[in-house]
Formats: sequence, structure tokens, C-alpha cells
Amino acid sequence: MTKAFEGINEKNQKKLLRMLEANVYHYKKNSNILSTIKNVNMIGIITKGYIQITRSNDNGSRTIIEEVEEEEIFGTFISSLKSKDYEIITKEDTDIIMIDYDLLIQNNFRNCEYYHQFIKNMFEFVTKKIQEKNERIEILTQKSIRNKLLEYFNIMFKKTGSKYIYLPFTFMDLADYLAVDRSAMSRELKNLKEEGFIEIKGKKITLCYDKNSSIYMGL
Amino acid sequence: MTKAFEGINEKNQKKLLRMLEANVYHYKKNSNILSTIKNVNMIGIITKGYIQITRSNDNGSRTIIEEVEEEEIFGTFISSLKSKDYEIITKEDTDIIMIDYDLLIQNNFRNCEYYHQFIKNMFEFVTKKIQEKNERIEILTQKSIRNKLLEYFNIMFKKTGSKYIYLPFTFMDLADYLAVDRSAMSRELKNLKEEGFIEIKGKKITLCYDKNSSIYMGL
DNA sequence: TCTCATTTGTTGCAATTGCAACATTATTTT
DNA sequence: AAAATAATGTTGCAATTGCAACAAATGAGA
Repeated sequence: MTKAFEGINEKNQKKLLRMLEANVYHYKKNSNILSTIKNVNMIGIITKGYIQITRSNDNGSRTIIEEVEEEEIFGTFISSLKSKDYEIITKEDTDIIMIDYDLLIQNNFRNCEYYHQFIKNMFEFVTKKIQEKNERIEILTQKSIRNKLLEYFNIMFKKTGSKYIYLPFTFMDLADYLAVDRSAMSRELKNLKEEGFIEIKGKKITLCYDKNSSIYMGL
Repeated sequence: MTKAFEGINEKNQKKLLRMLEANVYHYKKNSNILSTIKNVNMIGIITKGYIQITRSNDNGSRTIIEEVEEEEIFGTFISSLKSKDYEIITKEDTDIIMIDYDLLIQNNFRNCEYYHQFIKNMFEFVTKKIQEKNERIEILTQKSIRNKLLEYFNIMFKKTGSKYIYLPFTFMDLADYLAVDRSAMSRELKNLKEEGFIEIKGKKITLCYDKNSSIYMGL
């Protein structure tokens, strides 16, 4: 059972999905699925697999808007998916429950206990998304690559409490996430290494500084 | 009646607020109110006035995280307000209803109609916030000042359908929003003017290009 | 209306960054 | 295991940007 249905027993889950006219889709790995859902305000609940939402510029470069893992949700109300620039790609064989957002938010299910529970679950997903986006904004508003990296490290440190950071994605994706040129980021990481602030082994980065360090003065 | 209580009559509104142990605060203009709410997960509903949420760096510069207008909501779940770097400043005499987020999300009010309605209203606020944050991220991920400006203009254009953009804030604040140096932005605006793509009169910017224009090639 | 404070415009300069191109190392596929 | 593909490291160079400093314009308050 996914978190989206927490507090709703299986029987009511089925009732709920019928009520919301939900559809279950099964996609193969590396499918572009946006075309199948484009024209509606929808919520997708990923019950198996995971997806990447990307946006491509006219010059061809592509940016990851977000990755949505198993058990998580996505939708037109979370990312604007309506332009042709967007793609939703399954990175594994993926199952998705699609729900019409407008139907969900309509007022027709007033006395339905599990409906309210579901809304509340959605609410919690959405507040989590907001926090993720806030983090990204805090990083993106930093004016130098160095400070973007340090802000990213800070956030990871606060989350895990550990000075060992395991990148959840490649360095290419990190550059993308920070919205900087990959090679320029690579250069800056090298600087930080040479100045003794960090160590890097594969995707594991070790922070060798603390709050009192001189590196914090600029931030 | 604020949108937060849409679909809830006044009597039930009062019941709801009592149930949620809501407090109403009255602040004078230019008060720093964060200290009064810091330690809880809270939602604030602004019934009168408006506020600015800012974050200051160690070097003293301050960034506007968001402006929250009358009728809108804010809270620890929307912006992380827990660090000392944040400030919430009232820009007018302001009334705020404070609600404990954890209490709101608890499961004790199962059969309460207006409670569910309220959650749903909050849900819609929050999805709107997400979309605002998505917009900002799309802007911030642009790699040049020019492209940030153009992306900003695009978004404003899409919202209003008009080529006349009235800046809702000062150019200083715009630089802040785009996370670029003000003078560098000013320089770039001048370039765009001289190349004939825009006109500027005070806070009114006119777009002199369209989708087919060469200016779009890079974007 | 005058004064003071804030915002906006401008410019030179140094530092940072993006870009392109290529070498090297990992990873995946056959 | 070999070959193909993808990711990472590196560097020079030109373009962009941030920073600082100051002038001009605008707006707010006395």
C-alpha cells in the first residue's frame, strides 16, 4: 500500500478510485508518457517504478525538473507540464494511477470519510514538495558556483546530520540541479578539494569543515 | 470572509478556529513577528495587511523569500522559517490567524464537515504556491541574466496575455527575485532596450517581440 | 516646497563562468 | 571479455557577471 492511501483500507481504496474515475496505466521502461495524459489536470501516483520529468530548451539541452520515485506523486498542479517542452520518461517499468485533479477537488463527496483522508494525504505530499522546491530555490539564489555547492552540502548535512554525502545522482545531474555548467562545477569542486574543504571518492563527498570554518564567511 | 474559509459559514468558522486552537494576532506596521511564532509548525492566514518574508546572508544582504498578501497564507511548511536568518516583517498593520499545523493534520476531527472543507481550501492554496515556486525555478535555472529576464517576461505575458508588463515591485526587488546583481541587470535591460526588444517607462515594460523573433533562438 | 533617503542608471575592472574540445575513466551492452 | 556508450576530468579562451563607486532621478516626509 502506498502512502497516498495511508489510513484507507483496501476495500475503500477501491471504492475511492472508482469514485475518482481513476485509471491505472502500465508503462515499459523509457516510455514517454506525457502524451497519454496531457490535456487534463491530473495527479499521478506511482505505485511501481519511477519517472523523470524534463524540460528541453530550443537549443536542445535538457533539464531535469524533478524525479518522482515509487510511492510518490506528481501532477499538473505540481509542475506545469502543459508546454511541448516537457517530457515524462519512465526510467523503469512503471505503474501509475491517474486521477483527475478537478474531479478530486470538486465538492461531490462530502460525507465520504476515505475521500477526506485521501485529500489529507495529498496535502502532506504537496507540503513536502514545497519544501523540496524551497531548498532548490535557496541553492539557485546563491550567486557563485562555490556558494551553490556549499548551500547544497549544507542542506544535505542538515538532512542527514552526516558529513558524508552520497550524491543521489550523477555529477552531470548535480550541475543540472544547480543550474551551472558541468565543467565549471567540476573545476570548482577541484578548487574545494585542493583547499582542503572537501574530499571526493566517486559519489561520496566528505565535508572537512564546520560552522566555524573560514569558508562560511562568504555564505 | 477570506478564501481560506470558503464554503464554511461564520458559525462553523468560529467552531473550527476554536477546535484548531487558533490565535488571532494584531501587529503594527513594520513589526518583526517571527519571534512570536518561531517554535511551532504553523500556518498563518492573513486577514488584513501583508507581510514580507526575508532571509539575510552573513554578509548582511537580504533576500525576499516571499510576499504574502491579504487573504493569503504562509507557514513553516511553505517556507522553512526556523533559522535565525529569516525575518517576517509586516508592511502594514496586519492581522494574522495562527494555526498549529500538526494539530490541523492530526486525525481527531474525522466527522467534521467544515474541517474537511478547510483542509481542501488549504490544499488549493498550497498548489498555487507550488506553481509560483515552479515559475521562479524556471527563471533561476536560466544561465544568463538576459534569459532570466526573458523567461520572467514570458511568464508575465502568459499570465496576463498582455505585452505590457507592470512590475509588481522595484527593479531592486526584481534583481533579487532573479538572483542577479542589480547593476548587471540594469545593464542587460539597457541592452535589450537598445536592441529594440523592449521599452521601459518607470515600472511599465513593453515587449516589442513575439514568438517568431530571433530573440527566442537562445531560449 | 525643500530636504533627505531611496531607487535607478552608468561605468571600469577583476573574477567567475560558460563553452568547446578533448583525454580519461566508468558503466553498460553484446 | 571486448566494444560501445556514458560520465567525469581538464584546459584555454571569450563572454558574462559581480562588485564598487558614483551620478542622476525619484519619492517620502517635514
